[in-house]
Amino acid sequence: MLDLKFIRENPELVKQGIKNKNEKDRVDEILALDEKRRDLILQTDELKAKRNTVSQQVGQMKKSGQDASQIIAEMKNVSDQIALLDSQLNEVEEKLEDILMFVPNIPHHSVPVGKSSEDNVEIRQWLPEGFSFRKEDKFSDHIEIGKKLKILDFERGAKLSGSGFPLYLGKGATLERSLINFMLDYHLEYHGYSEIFPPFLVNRDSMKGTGQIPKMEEDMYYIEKDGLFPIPTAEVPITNIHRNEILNEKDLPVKYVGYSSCFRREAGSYGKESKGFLRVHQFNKVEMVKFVKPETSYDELEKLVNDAEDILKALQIPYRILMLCTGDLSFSAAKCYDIETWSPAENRWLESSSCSNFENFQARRANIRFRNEKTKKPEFVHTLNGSGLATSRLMVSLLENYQTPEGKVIVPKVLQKYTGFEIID
RNA sequence: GGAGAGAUGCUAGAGUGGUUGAAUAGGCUGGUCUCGAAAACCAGUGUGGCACUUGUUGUCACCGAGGGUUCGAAUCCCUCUCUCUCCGCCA
Repeated sequence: MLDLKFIRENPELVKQGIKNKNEKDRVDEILALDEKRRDLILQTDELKAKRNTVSQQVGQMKKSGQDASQIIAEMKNVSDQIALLDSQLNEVEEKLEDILMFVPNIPHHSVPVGKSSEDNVEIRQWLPEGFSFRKEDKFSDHIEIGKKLKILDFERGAKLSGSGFPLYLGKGATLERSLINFMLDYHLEYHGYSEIFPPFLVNRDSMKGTGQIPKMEEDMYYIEKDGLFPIPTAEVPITNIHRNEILNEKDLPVKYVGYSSCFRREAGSYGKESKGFLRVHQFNKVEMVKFVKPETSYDELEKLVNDAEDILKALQIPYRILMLCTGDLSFSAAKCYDIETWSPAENRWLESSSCSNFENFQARRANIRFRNEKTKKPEFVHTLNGSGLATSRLMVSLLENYQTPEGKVIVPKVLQKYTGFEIID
């Protein structure tokens, strides 16, 4: 959520930011409601002040045995007025809140202005030693590989739950589990994160806190009976750990890493991207979340990307880093890098990670602050998160890049101590 | 699922419907004392909104959340959430 005061003081900046995100701008509406709100506050505060002093008088009069019925009758009038104005104020504030919850974060000035993913900017590529884009070679795609080696079964997954619910078998299941454990261990050992194992179902307040709701509610699974949402990413529970809390400045940055299954309805996005692992309703992801001081958040973003990259370097999987343009940024993000891994069979890059700085957008929604040691005052933290990484797309790149001409798959060296085998055949 | 108890500041814990934004103790911060420390003593110690003469300013709101009663609510009433205890069920 954006600061109302900031919108009031920088309406043009906010309008431009929203426009660059291809979102509808309701700033004028907000400003009008804000003005009305402040006017009502002025009126009610004055009346309440009057009520407070007079009510005290009544107490004293009664104590000394005087008759206060005259004043009480007058005050009843005042109270009725207060009630009326208060209900108007509530209405205005609710309306304002409703609109504000739909206002996106505005992009950082370093983000290139653009309309869609076409305008994203490639920052760098990393390729393993000896790697080449061998377009002429015949590569099996991950679906063929999975079927042939009996490690992935999308048909039976669909039987169990519907399309988009992958079923892993045998060494495929072991590989998936190993990948998750490897990534967690790596971030714990080399990057200084603390491990979290979060709940996979969260309440509405948590979903609001990180910004999935209300705007993206249609894309979320929802268990009506209990009012709970299966999480679309571990970002939601992990960021909300500190909802309504004030952290110590000396504890920052707080860095968490956690695994979760991720559940996404992907409403309305069926199409050519939907085969196999490319778009699924349930997948596994290791997520990094940071709570940091405002002045450090952009440095922390770079480090976050590096942390995710280290995993791919260790796995020897080719990738590239994109800086998303304003039009491709998500609702809550101010700046975001995507990491895409190479799929030789698809002959293109696949998004495997997304690392974002939300500045204080989520912190304001979720009321996550720290106490500034100099000023002694609480301030909003900046929150960041990044996938480190999602296994589904990564598994596509892994299987395809590590396939042998005989149709087997070699297990990346760093994973072998986790899997207990070196080859899938 | 059934029965009961509770939710107050950083913590513990008090609070006859009327200077209670909140006693008291502990903690924390600063000071006195000390070569230094401890002890003792003194002082300070919430958040948010709004206004303007932007101030050691004024005012409003906040005692789990939301409603209600009242001139006046931490205190009375209703609903919800959470925590704890006992019983049942259970990985």
